[in-house]
Amino acid sequence: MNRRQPQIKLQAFLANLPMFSEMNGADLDRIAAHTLPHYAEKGQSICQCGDPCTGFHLVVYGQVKLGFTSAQGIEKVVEIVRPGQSFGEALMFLDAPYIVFAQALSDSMLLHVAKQAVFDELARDPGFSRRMLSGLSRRLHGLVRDVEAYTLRSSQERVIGYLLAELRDDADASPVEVHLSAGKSVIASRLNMTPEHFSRILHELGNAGLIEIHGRTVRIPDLERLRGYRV
Amino acid sequence: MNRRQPQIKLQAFLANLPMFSEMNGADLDRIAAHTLPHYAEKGQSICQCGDPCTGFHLVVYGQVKLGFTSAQGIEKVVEIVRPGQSFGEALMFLDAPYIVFAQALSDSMLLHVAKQAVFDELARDPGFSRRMLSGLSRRLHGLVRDVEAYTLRSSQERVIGYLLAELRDDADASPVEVHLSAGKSVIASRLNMTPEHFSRILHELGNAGLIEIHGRTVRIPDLERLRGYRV
DNA sequence: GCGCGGCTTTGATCTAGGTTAAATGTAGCC
DNA sequence: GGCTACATTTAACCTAGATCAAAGCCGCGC
Repeated sequence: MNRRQPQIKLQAFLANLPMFSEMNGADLDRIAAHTLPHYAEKGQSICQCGDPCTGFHLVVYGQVKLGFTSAQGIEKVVEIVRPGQSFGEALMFLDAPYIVFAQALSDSMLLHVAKQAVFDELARDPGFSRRMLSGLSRRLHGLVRDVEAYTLRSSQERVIGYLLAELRDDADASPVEVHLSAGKSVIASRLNMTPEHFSRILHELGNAGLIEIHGRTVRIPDLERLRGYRV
Repeated sequence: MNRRQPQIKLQAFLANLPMFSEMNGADLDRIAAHTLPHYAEKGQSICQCGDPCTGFHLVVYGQVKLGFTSAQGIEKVVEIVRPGQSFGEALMFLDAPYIVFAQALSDSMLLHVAKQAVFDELARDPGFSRRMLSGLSRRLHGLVRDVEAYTLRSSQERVIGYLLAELRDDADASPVEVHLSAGKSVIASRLNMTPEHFSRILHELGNAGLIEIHGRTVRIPDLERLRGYRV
């Protein structure tokens, strides 16, 4: 109805992201002018390995998985991207094509922010550069943690780590429930194991009384006990 | 003898790095004023996991390994840093302590550039921000490639990949020699396998006629054949 | 309610790569 | 040269986790 409505919402959404926080109206207008919404249905591909990079992507709602496909067609999920998170920034600065694919895990809305808008803003606003550097650093840090987990931790430790990380801001009063936000096969791949093995580990932890599994909901009766569990 | 000599050399060294290229004399002076040389003998620790980050490190000569240590004391090398390369930038932007340790693999000289000098320069020079973003992006990209290798490639493929990557700018005229720049155990750890397994793979490749091993020198008679080798 | 197609679980079996241990090099260093 | 200390190799054996195959389960459309 009102043509300006989407435009206004767009800027309000951007303003709430760490990357664009502290920007004034004019700055946001410039970014918004180079931003395009993109709706993807569950299962739909957002970008493919090899595609050129023309900007970066923000998830507004829904869920997106990033991953690679091996020569034999095996798929490995590197990251599950949630609302408010973004991907593809690094590629903008490298002029390199995507090395991962992105696919919607559920019906999702994304925003595509054109490279040029970002570059212009970087040249104009040192604060924006700093936030961009922070964002990339956080990503890098997370990836190093992932490498540590893949190379130095057992599957069981990775599963426990995942469950504990999913709590985030939730209460730490001990009887907690974690809701698995994606299918178990996707989570298994993200943790670098087969769905079968993931299932077995979940049940082992269940038998040990550390968790209770009800479909996609995992109840943790005693957080500290799960934190300290070995073998 | 001449007190100014080291200062001048310092700026000349910095000016040759991608990160500081295109900087004018005054800019370089400001950076150099907050840069301290650091000499580390082979085996000496440069920083430990948990240390606070006060700036980033540049390798002038020598070689530095970055890695983590598991709770059981097992060590995993994440990266081997060579002259002209740097590490620890991301941590500056996160105000987080080191999650890896750094140790000299051979007698090395490093430079420590203080956080403040970087931050001042970022606020002053958008070009520097861009180069910093490129640098971090490159690092991120490399890590994603590593994750792909760790999760989707066999040990043998990782070894072949490593040998081919070590060629870099070297001639691609087919009889090539690669010199392993670090001990085999360090390289094995970098490739996420045991020294024993690394040794076995090298000999398998040798038996298949793909490489010839002479101590730390590996001769590759036919590059294309090594590139295309499977199982 | 019924049946179809995709997830998830379970069990049996297999294997890449790790572990252990001992032999063999090799590099400094007196 | 000969010694010591460490790096590398070799061989035998073992295990975490993958693969394969067959049920269950569960949500969804009709």
